[in-house]
Amino acid sequence: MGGGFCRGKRKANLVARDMRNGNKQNVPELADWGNYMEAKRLKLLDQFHNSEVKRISNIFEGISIFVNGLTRPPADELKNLMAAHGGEFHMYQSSSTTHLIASNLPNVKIKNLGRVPIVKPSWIVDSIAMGKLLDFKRYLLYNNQSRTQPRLDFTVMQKTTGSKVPVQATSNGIAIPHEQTNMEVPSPRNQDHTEIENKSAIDNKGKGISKTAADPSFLQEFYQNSRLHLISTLCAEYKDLVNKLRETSDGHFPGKDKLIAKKAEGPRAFYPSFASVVMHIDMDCFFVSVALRKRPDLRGKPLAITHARNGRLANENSHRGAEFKLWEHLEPGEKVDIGDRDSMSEIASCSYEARKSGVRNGMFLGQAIKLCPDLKTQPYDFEGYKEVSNILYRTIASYTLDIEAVSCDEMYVDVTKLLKETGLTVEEWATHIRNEIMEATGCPCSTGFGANRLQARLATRKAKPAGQYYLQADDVESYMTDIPLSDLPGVGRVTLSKLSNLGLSTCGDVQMKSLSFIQALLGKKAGQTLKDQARGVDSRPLNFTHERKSISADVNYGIRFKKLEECYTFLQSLSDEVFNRMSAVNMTAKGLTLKLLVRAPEAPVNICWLNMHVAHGIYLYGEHNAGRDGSKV
DNA sequence: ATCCTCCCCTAC
DNA sequence: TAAGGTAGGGGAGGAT
Ligand SMILES: Nc1ccn([C@H]2C[C@H](O)[C@@H](COP(=O)(O)OP(=O)(O)OP(=O)(O)O)O2)c(=O)n1
Ligand SMILES: [Mg+2]
Ligand SMILES: [Mg+2]
Repeated sequence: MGGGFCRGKRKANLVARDMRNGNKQNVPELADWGNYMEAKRLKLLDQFHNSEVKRISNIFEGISIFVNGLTRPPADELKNLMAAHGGEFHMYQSSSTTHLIASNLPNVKIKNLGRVPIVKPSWIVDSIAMGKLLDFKRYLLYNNQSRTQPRLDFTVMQKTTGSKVPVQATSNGIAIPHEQTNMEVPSPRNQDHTEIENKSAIDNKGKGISKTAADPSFLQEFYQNSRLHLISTLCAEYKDLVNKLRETSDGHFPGKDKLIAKKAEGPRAFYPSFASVVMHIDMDCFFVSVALRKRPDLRGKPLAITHARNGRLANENSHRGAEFKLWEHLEPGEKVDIGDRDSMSEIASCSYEARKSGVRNGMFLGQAIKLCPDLKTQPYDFEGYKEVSNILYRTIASYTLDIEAVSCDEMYVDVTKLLKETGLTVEEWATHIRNEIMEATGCPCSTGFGANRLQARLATRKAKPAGQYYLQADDVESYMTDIPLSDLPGVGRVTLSKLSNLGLSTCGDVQMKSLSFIQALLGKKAGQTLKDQARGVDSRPLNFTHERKSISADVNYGIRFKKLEECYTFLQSLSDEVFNRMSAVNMTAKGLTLKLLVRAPEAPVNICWLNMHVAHGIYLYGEHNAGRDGSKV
């Protein structure tokens, strides 16, 4: 990485990775990222850069600063300045801290800070310039009420020489506060395609070539077809919806009120005051169920939702098909295993009939058809998913807002109060709500109940499809022993293989092992969690409100740059995208990471991967696991 | 002791 | 025609 200002700092990264061995290497053409920022350094500071610190004065005697996050000048420089002028410097808060130095602090953090004054870094610089300690009160970052939260400023640069990355992230709101910045307002997300874009789409179609990321409309088109993008987006939306409904609630729940009225006479269930009941609710094979509303003739058949039409072979116009075709032309010695020419179209959701043959969500179509030759497919219906999700959430919200949104087809609900107030038994409530959702959406769902979220979730698994189950406290112990470890949330492919290598396959097996044994295998936290889970214990509360910590955009599909210019064009769209999402939720940020993966030398097609990630708060890193689990990157 | 960076892993 | 996104928990190992 070039550029001193970025160096070693949490600022911006551009990394290329050899996918085969995981080595990191710099990308020379792109490493000039930091030069722009470097040019902005104060001349005053240059003398300390890369040199031994000499004591110049004692004006900061007794002052101990804690630098939080990104500052201008950066922490490096402040450290040198403090040392040169008799002060103490820390990168984190300690008991000796007298001043907190920050250019930009997220609200979350401010709340957590004690009485230490938050001071702009210019206090240090100006004091040195004046040769005496100035009154820090004139440099407070926030003057009590009016906080002007500085922003990460995405300034879109003109593409000129091609020697600069066309996007900068700067955090410069303090020295020159700018409520209204000169940020370019990006065009709306669903804008009409321009003539040029349309033309290029037609050209691509005409040539039978799939669009690549070099195409300016690639990103929007990709998003319109990516089900993973859709469910990620919806997930964030529903978490937000719950937040908003809770904020604006008048405490009035029509669904609940109707239930109370209906139950006015008749026996009421008794609930001990201490017992809380958690409900987990999840749509059955969600995408499939939405499709079946319009295709009742396919009910009862093995069915999968996927982009590909029926067929085992990857279409040669698809990326996978093209990859295979290219591979065929290699010399025998050059060939690496890229698998059969099966369709690598992913199955988003499959019916329970298909599951009987071993088909699973997330499986490639080619593999699934081998397991289940009768498998039918149906296309996606993004609007349908939104409609059903919306009804699901609105329906539950008419009973209670003690909801933790998990995804577009799933949530946890604390129904303790609801059951008490309505006098319904768990069974009565479950039947009622499942019927209501079925009637309103035409789609079946299942519900599970327990004393905590884990128990509720395991109960849903048992209930599926189209069922309900209450895992009662007395039954938990015996219920858990036979539960496969793979059923536990948080136990995925890697964890499962670690466990099964040691002959552990059920919760009962884990119960017999010591805590330290499991922790040595999985790590401290994961080990403790698993030991608890194996007994049905889960102390994590439901989180009804949610604060997003980061925003990121990744594309790991169809990236085949031939020229650096194409890479810049795509970076431009990615940064526009991240910026749009940030402005949409009015989020400010402290930093930015940018990542690039390049193809493994032996990979048959030049595909690379890009990620852009912006975080609000402390952590900011984008990550992807491409290149492992057999994918060809 | 606590934080940071760079990951790995998981869920939907 | 395919569309391998996204957010968060957490660990290893180094810095402070
Ligand atoms: N690898 C995956 C997993 C899920 N989904 C989408 C399609 C699913 O229909 C939806 C909900 O995921 P679930 O895990 O709830 O799975 P289903 O609803 O399909 O089935 P189940 O009845 O097991 O809940 O998310 C996906 O696109 N890709
Ligand atoms: Mg589901
Ligand atoms: Mg689900």
